[in-house]
Amino acid sequence: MAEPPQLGNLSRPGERGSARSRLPTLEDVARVAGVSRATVSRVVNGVRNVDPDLHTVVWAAVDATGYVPNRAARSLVTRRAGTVALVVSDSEEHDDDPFLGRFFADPFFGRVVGGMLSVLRPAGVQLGLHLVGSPPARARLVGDLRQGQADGVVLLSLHPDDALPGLLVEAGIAAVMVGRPARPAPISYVDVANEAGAALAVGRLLARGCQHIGLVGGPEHVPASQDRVAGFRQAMARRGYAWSPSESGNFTRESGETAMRRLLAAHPDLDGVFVANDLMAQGALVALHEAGRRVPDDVAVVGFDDSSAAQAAQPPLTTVRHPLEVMAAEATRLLLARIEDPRLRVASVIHDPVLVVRRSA
Amino acid sequence: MAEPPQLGNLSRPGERGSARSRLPTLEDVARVAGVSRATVSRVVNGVRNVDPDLHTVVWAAVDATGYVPNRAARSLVTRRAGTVALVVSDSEEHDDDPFLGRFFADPFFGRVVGGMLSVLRPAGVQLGLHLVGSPPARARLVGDLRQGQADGVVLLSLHPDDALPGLLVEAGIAAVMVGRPARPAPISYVDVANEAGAALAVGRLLARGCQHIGLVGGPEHVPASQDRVAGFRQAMARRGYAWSPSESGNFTRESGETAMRRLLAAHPDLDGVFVANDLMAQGALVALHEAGRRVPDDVAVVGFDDSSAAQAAQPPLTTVRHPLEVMAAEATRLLLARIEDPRLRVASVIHDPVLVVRRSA
DNA sequence: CGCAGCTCAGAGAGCGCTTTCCCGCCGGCG
DNA sequence: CGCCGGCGGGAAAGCGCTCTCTGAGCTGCG
Repeated sequence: MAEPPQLGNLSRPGERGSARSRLPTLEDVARVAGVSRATVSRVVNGVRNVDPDLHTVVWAAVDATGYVPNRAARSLVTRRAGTVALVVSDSEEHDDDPFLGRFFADPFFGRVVGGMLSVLRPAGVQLGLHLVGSPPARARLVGDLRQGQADGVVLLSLHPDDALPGLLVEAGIAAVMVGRPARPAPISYVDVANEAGAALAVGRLLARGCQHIGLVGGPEHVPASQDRVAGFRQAMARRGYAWSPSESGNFTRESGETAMRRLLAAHPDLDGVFVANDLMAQGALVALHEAGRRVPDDVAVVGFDDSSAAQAAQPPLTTVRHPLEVMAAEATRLLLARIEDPRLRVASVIHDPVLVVRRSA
Repeated sequence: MAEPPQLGNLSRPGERGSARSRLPTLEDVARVAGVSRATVSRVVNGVRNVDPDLHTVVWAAVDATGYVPNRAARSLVTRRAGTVALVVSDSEEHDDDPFLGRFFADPFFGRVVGGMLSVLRPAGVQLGLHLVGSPPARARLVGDLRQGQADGVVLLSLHPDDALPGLLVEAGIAAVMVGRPARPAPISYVDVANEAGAALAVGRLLARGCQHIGLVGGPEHVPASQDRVAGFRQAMARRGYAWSPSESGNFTRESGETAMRRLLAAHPDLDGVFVANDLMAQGALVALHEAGRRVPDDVAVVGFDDSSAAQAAQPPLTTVRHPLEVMAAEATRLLLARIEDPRLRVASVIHDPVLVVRRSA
């Protein structure tokens, strides 16, 4: 403390970023403010009572020096990264780009990111992005996370039988899934009430006066698909329809087209169809057009997801929208809470979908 | 070194993640291997010659302990974060979610992420995501970056007159833009040859035999839009068409619909149109359908971007595809190189677009 | 045989921060 | 008036790592 404050020597906030000039540290701020490092730390972190006058002096010194805490140093001692990760997990090998392109090009991904950021930014937490495919990549990820890469994970698991949820739980890493886990696991998640969404669709078709309603389901082992199919059947049953014709696809446009064609061949009197996602519904539209059926006059179609495909379809699709941004935000909130208090119990939050009425039904 | 290796005391790799149990450190590995911390560090980082035997022993100890380097500690001393940031910058205030949803829902974003990851993952570098709107957010970002949040930035600037490129350069932060800066700045970037793309579109329309070709341009001050419009006019001029009817939109579907309607009203004899992006082209399709024009028989339409909207459109759009994933990957490579050697000169890489022929032209 | 010159491992000094421990001061109470 | 408790600030011990410096042991040449 022998040295006097030497403000003049320090580089001013924004200017002269000669890049490698040493950035101001706590020490510098302390010297300028004429206090100890510890005090500056306490003021900056707003911890414990500090003399109001000192408080002012310290903040002034922070401004004067343009001080920004060094994240690495802080993390090292607090054992907090100040970061959460969005992990996209698929069981397929996609170390080659094709997949990358395919999935990330789906707006689905962006909506999740948007929802997460809306919670993360106000909290001052960073968002890291990870993509894992092969099992070794999964193991590496868990290692990186345990070691403090991120404080927690929002997990987007695209494939049933994904081992990652289990691995994360086992490793004691805070994690929340978007979409329920395919295999039951003690992990928090947010999801959309898929059954309710299917019921909404059924309600719409029935309200239009449809008598012969068919179903195009999705892949058998995908939870979202299972729930939508189950919801459809239940809703139909409740309205007195014990059985409905159905076909299944794998959530792609082509598979939807094929399924619809088969459905139509077997049941020419169809006048309404619920398709488990928009992409397949778009394919269905093509098949219906080919078959000379007018939509919605001859056959009404309801999709699911309200993806961009729904708006783009001709005619635009009546579909079920999940509030993905809201769900991602909720997942992030759950995650932050769990990071704060790891003893919090595993929770699930189910959001209600809404029916978006366009022209196809 | 008095103590013998005590492997038994250390937790095994995957199991028993009682979370708060101290993770193995360099020290632990050193003890197990019977060498010094320094040696382990050298082996792990593959630096300098180390006795091959020791090498083996050390790696064995690493496996045995399940050691993973602590990133924070490493960053603290190396002054490297091992992270690059994808920064999405818009001049509008979007601290409210609507924008978030709108932009991130665009597949554009995901394709960039995919391209970046394809380079980043092999390099062992993390990807952080940042979104900045207001000027204070921009300043905060620069502070965070200078302080070492990330080693460099891939910048997606959505708005002309964005101050961020300048700020980054000034602060001496390694940065590469995807898409050329609206205002000239000493910053590296990758871009697509928009003019060439427009020429491709013109070529296609002319080859189909179109005689009366119109243009739906984008926002005036957006570089990509300027280049596409300029490219269109040049290509037309080169083919002898001194002037073409045109209208402008703002890159949204609705604006495309409106622009097309105006164009059609003023020039009913139109038989071809180049629309500066797919979203607007989709709108144009609606307007054409309304006006009773068949596409492509009466009017041929070419879009730009090859977004998911192009595939989804009815009929599917013939469009100009920029290799966005490739561009993002290239930007990332440029960035990593620049981080490695900051004296590298500012570079630009222009990629050629390709025409994707579908049904609309 | 001696010494310069090399290679390679270990000791130890930090990187910038948080946090515990301690100490000095003040007010209140016996 | 003396003692105790509480409050606010400083000193210093690390967090886990990298990297320089030191020194031991070897080779090769004079």
